[in-house]
Amino acid sequence: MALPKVGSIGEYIREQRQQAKISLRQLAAAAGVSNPYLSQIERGLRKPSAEILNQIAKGLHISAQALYVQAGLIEDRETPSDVVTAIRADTHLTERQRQVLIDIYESFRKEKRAEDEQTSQNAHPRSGSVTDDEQSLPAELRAALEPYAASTGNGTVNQETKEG
Amino acid sequence: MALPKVGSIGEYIREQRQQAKISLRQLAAAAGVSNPYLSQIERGLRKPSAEILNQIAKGLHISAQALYVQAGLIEDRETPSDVVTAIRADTHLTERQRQVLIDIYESFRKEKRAEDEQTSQNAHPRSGSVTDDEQSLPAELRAALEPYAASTGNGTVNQETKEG
DNA sequence: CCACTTCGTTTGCAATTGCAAGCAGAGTGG
DNA sequence: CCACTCTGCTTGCAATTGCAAACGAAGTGG
Repeated sequence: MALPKVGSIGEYIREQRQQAKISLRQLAAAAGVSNPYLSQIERGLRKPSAEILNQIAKGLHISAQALYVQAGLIEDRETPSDVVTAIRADTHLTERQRQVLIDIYESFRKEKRAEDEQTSQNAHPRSGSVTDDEQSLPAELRAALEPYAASTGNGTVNQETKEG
Repeated sequence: MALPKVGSIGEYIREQRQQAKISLRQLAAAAGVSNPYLSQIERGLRKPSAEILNQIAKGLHISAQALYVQAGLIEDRETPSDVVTAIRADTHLTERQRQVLIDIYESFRKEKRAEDEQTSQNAHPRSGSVTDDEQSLPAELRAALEPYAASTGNGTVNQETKEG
């Protein structure tokens, strides 16, 4: 009754926060809201007001619009949610640059899908291996780059080692 | 603290309503909110939640974004570009991927600008030393990569680390 | 083992939202 | 003059937001 479908936005916030690898309290502090309230928001127990939403967006360094859309407070059509379309429509880019951007973008989406399956590795600070924290970025980019650097044509961007 | 400066949005709503030549009650009905509450909102005595704001926007047949901007709930930034907005709004990317994409994009824009001496209304206070004569794609991408591949200390990336 | 820290969560409670009902003023017209 | 209708505004009140404080769990270190 009191929570129709606020869950989606809570999940989204939590997802974004965990991807940013910051704790609930950290985000709460960055957003200027209380920790317990953020906890309740993330679990869909509370429906944050627009102000809170905006602050959380800032704390997450994401677009407030993204949050509003997730919360169903903005019609999707109002936001250019299509990255590829936006890139294609950008007149400041050369055609080549457009292609590169689109390719990298699509490569990212592919990796994101693959990465979503292994979201369980919660590491604690300064306790051991850093592994894929800082290495994944260049890897992702290099992978996306290859087809252009070598002009190979088609390259699958997967080199991860998951499950065994 | 008891009287927030929501006056601007109230004024804006009232303006829009009068421009549409409808009464307060009519708009209240169309928006699905109570008349007295709308009255208080218009006079800045109440701070409506995002939901109410959205409903009012619908009742006024105006963009919800316009209202959010008026309410200060969306940073009406310089509208960096549709591409950046789209990337920021993309819920399928991780934050890091977003940053990388935006970085690459801005790197492209930078190079394009250097190549194209067509500065119109831009004031980007950043010193780019990546002016390559060659326009080879790998070069461009490497430029965008450098902050990540080398070290994550110094990079002219868009960092909004303002503390309030 | 106990102090110390960090994590997310639960528990009251003040402050606020948002509404139903009612108030005051300005037209209309019988 | 009174009834009716429109305008916007004020008054209680239930429900909700949002926070301070405290709680259990899990890790670190003396």
